[in-house]
Amino acid sequence: MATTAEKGEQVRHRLRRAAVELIAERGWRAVTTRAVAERAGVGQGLVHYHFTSVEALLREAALGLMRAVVEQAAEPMDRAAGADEGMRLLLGALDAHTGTDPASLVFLETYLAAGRDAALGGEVRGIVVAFRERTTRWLERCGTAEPERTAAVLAAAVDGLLLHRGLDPSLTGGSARPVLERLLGGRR
Amino acid sequence: MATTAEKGEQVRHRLRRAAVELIAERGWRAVTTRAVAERAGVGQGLVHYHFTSVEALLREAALGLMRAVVEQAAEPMDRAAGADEGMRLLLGALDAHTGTDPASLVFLETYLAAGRDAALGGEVRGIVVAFRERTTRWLERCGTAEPERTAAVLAAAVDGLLLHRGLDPSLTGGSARPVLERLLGGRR
DNA sequence: GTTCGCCTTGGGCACCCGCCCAATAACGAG
DNA sequence: CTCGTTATTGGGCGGGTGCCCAAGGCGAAC
Repeated sequence: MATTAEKGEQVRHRLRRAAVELIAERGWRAVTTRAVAERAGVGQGLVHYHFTSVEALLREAALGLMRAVVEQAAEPMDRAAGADEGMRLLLGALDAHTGTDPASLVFLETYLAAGRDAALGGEVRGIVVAFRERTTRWLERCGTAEPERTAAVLAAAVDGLLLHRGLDPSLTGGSARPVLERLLGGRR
Repeated sequence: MATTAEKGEQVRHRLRRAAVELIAERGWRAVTTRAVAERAGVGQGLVHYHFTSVEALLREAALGLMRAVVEQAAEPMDRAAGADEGMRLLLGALDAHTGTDPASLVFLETYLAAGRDAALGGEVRGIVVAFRERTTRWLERCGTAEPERTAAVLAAAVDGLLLHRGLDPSLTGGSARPVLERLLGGRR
């Protein structure tokens, strides 16, 4: 059996996971303490015992997921040998998300929530900037012209594809690949 | 003085405008009848007299704004002589929005709300598809390779730039132009 | 076994929600 | 003018909200 401390962390983990699911299903502002608690299988009062507020739980859950997803997408890119392999890895990571799965929707919901909360905005901006800088270094290794601007447009295009894919599932990263590869075509 | 019918339409217009502002400020799910009514300068009960529900008001307000903004962006593009002029017009339309203005935020909020409401989703998809088809025809006139896929990526990139620009205002359409132009580089 | 401290529960409080509705005001038709 | 229609108001109802808190459970230390 797990110790008391382990059980506490396990409950926090289940609350974060329930929060992520509900952000995706109902939208950031429609997540309630009772719904999170019920989905996590705990009493409603536990939410405010483990987290200072619902907003704090949402922040922690969303940012944790975003950092994990970005790391999963960027880590292989860091090791990419060339432009082709990097693009293949990036689009593979994109196709791991359908635009309607919890991870995609939490990303988009959190972007918008960041505009209404300065503290959250700072955290989200940090995640996006860090991803853009990793992409920039990859593009520099590839010899792409204007690597910073290219990375910014590429990152925005990936999120935009996710956004549009939620409406039209036929728009996959794979089908977008021949077009996106043109973005890297410019050499210095 | 305006006639009765004109005053009624004027009130509906003010309610739609107030709804748009509040969607941008607070998010789709956090718009309340009382807040909309107060901002429009009318009693709270009028909202349910002129609209069947709050959700119906939000739908009508958001879709009306989206159709107007898309038309404003796409109409000059239809008359564009070549690739350069079309791209200039498209990015000019993009730079008319900062990513934090009501129009930008209503677009993004409505994309996400569309995923939670099938009827709204159909309307939004129609708007996006129509814009993509107009872009496709422009790209065909330019002789761009794979015009459909290019239009889909371009439309997604524009919305993605809007999304990222809300976090980082330095990311303008103007600065993205030299990169985005590469998307059109492929000829058949 | 006893005690202590963290975990957990569910009810309660004050507040806000969408929507309804009776009362009233404003206005156009005759 | 009168009258009927339309527009408008604000209070009320049932319900849901975040957060608090008194009460108890329960494992660990001794």
